[in-house]
Order: sequence, then structure tokens, then C-alpha cells
Amino acid sequence: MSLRHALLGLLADRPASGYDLLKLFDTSLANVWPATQSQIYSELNKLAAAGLIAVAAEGARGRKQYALTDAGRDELSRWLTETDPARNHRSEVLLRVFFLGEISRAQAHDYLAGLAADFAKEDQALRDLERSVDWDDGNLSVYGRIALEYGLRFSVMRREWAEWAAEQVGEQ
Amino acid sequence: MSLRHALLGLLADRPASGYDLLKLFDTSLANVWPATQSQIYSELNKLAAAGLIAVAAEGARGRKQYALTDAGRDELSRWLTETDPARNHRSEVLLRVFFLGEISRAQAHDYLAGLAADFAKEDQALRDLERSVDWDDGNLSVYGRIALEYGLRFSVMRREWAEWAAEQVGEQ
DNA sequence: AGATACATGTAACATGTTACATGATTTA
DNA sequence: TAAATCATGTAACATGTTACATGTATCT
Repeated sequence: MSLRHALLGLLADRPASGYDLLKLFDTSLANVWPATQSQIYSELNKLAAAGLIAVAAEGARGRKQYALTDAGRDELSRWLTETDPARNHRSEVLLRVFFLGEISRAQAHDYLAGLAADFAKEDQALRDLERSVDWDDGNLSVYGRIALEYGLRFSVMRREWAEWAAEQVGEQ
Repeated sequence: MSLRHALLGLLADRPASGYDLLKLFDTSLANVWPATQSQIYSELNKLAAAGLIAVAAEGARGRKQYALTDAGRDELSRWLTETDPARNHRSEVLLRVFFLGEISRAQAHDYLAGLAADFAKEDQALRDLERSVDWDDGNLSVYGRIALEYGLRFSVMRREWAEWAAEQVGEQ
């Protein structure tokens, strides 16, 4: 049920339409909690039916601008403070590593070396993102920066691990 | 479609029944690709229908021991070498961090400090696991060890990050 | 006038979780 | 013989993806 809390969280910052939220997901939440247009629109209707958000204004082209209700703000706060995050396991990368014994050592080495290169690229992309963001707007900036730092440390850790693993497997 | 490849990978090591596989998922793959009993049995039927596995022997209590077919081994190898892992994003932890501005600084600090403690516990659990495993049986051992090393580095990275983040937010 | 961006919605399908249902064999 | 373990399966529901469908407003 995290999608609904992602929507509540974004709407806590400012009112927005489904279309606005879709773009926010594609930019700020893309690396944290991706969601599709289809999911967003139907979840917004459920949230409105549950009274956690409400249409604050209607605009051109059928635009419905949603805002958090008091119940919605309470629910967001409750989720943040009272519920435990169900840490998500499931790593397709690790699943493959588990079964690398099924292919040759050389192929396994190349796979791991390729991973290292991918992670290095990801690291670079995050560093570019870091430079492109304006880090001067309050809370969202403080915690967005902390979330980005996680991504940076994560990509470095994975690159170093993949390099180490490739070495373990050996080139031949 | 990774569940099917997880099953193929386990069956590549040795033939097994759904029940055997269920236990393998709960032990060796629990931290990599969890699956439920319900999922495993229905996927085994689909894999058998697709000709990637076959019933090699039937035992007591309706036990069906499955083994990889040649087509299954090819598919596993194809998956390992020719397809790209769709890296899984989606971190409920990071989603919460993103919205910590909605609660007080003190509450946010406590949340991050609590995360650091959780990650420290996870690290300890993995180190216990490392000690309890017999690392002397070939491929599964080599690559299982590499996967575990990922988990160890990951838990350390997250603990250090959470400690850093708690400090950033400040205790008051 | 045509292209692009804005804006919302539904349908079909795949994947994943929880709970229910049933029965056989082994062990204490 | 009672409990635990072995063993498989189905049903209901939640979540997530892709594709289809429709129409309006703005910009060039």
C-alpha cells in the first residue's frame, strides 16, 4: 500500500493533479518508487473515495487538482511514525549471481565486470543529478539530499562489490 | 518472469519436488528472491506444461520430483547470458525518508537512528549466517559466497548511511 | 491547420500474498 | 494414536504493467 502514501506525501507538499503527480513520479520518485499513469489515476480515485484527498479545484481539460484532507495528513503521519517499512528484498542481479555456476567461468567473469561498468554509469548519472538539482528549498531539499546520498553510496558499494566479485571469479 | 528462472536455477543443481524447492526458497533464496508455496506450485505446473522441466520420479504422498529438461537448461543459460536484469528500484525506506519533512525533526532523527539499529541487526544476522553455512561445495558455494558478500557490504553501507543521516537531521 | 502537450480513464494481463482445503506418512 | 511433517493444490484479493481509448488546449 505504499503507492497511496507516496501520493499523500507528494500532495502534502502542494496540491496537484494526476498529471502533475505523474511527472513528479517520473522525476523525483523515479529511483525510489516508480508508478505508472494507470496506477496513479486509479489510486487517486480510491484516495478521494476514502476521504484522504479531495478535489480542491477543477481546471481546463478536465483537470482535477487534489489536495490532502486532514484525514489524509493524519494517515501520512501515522504511516511515517507507526508502521514498519517492509524492506524489499528481491534482487534480479543477485538471483543471477546465484546461478552463475551454470555458465563458464569466463562468461561469469564478464557478467560481473559488466555489472561493475553498469554501476559506475549509474553512479555518474546520480552525480550529474546531484549537480543539476537546486538544493535550496527547505525540507524536500534536506531529505531529498539524504535520499540521494543513499543512492550515491549504494552505487559505489555495488561497483566495488562487482569489481571484487569479478576478481574472485578470475578472468580465465 | 524471474520466479521461473529461480526455479530453473535451483533445479539445475539437482532434481527436487515443489516441497523441496519451497524449503530452498526459505533458506538459500529468502534474501534474494522470496516466493510463496502457492506461487511455486503453480509455476512448476506452468514450467512442466512449457516443457522446461519434467516429472523425473513420483514418490510417496503424491510427491513429484522435477528435473530440468534440455530446453530448461538452455532457457536458464539464455536468461543468464542474453537478458538484462531489470534492476529493481522501489525502496519503502527511501520513500519514507523523502517525506520525513512531514514530521518533527526529533521524530525524523529517531526514525533514522532506528533504521541504523535495524541495519546493524541485519548485518549481525548475515554474519551469523556466514558462519553457519558450509562453504565447501563447489559452484553454489563460490557464487553463494559472492551473493552473501553483497548482503554484508549492503548492510554496512546502509547502517553507515543511516548514522550519517541521523546526524545530518540533528538530535533536536 | 497540424503537432505537441495536457488530462483522464478503462481493459487485459502478469505477478504476488493470504487463506483455505485436502490428504498421506512418519515420529513420539 | 496423536502430532508433526510431507505434499500438493485452489480461491480471493491486491498490486503492477502495457495497451487502448478519448478528448481539450496551446503553440508554431
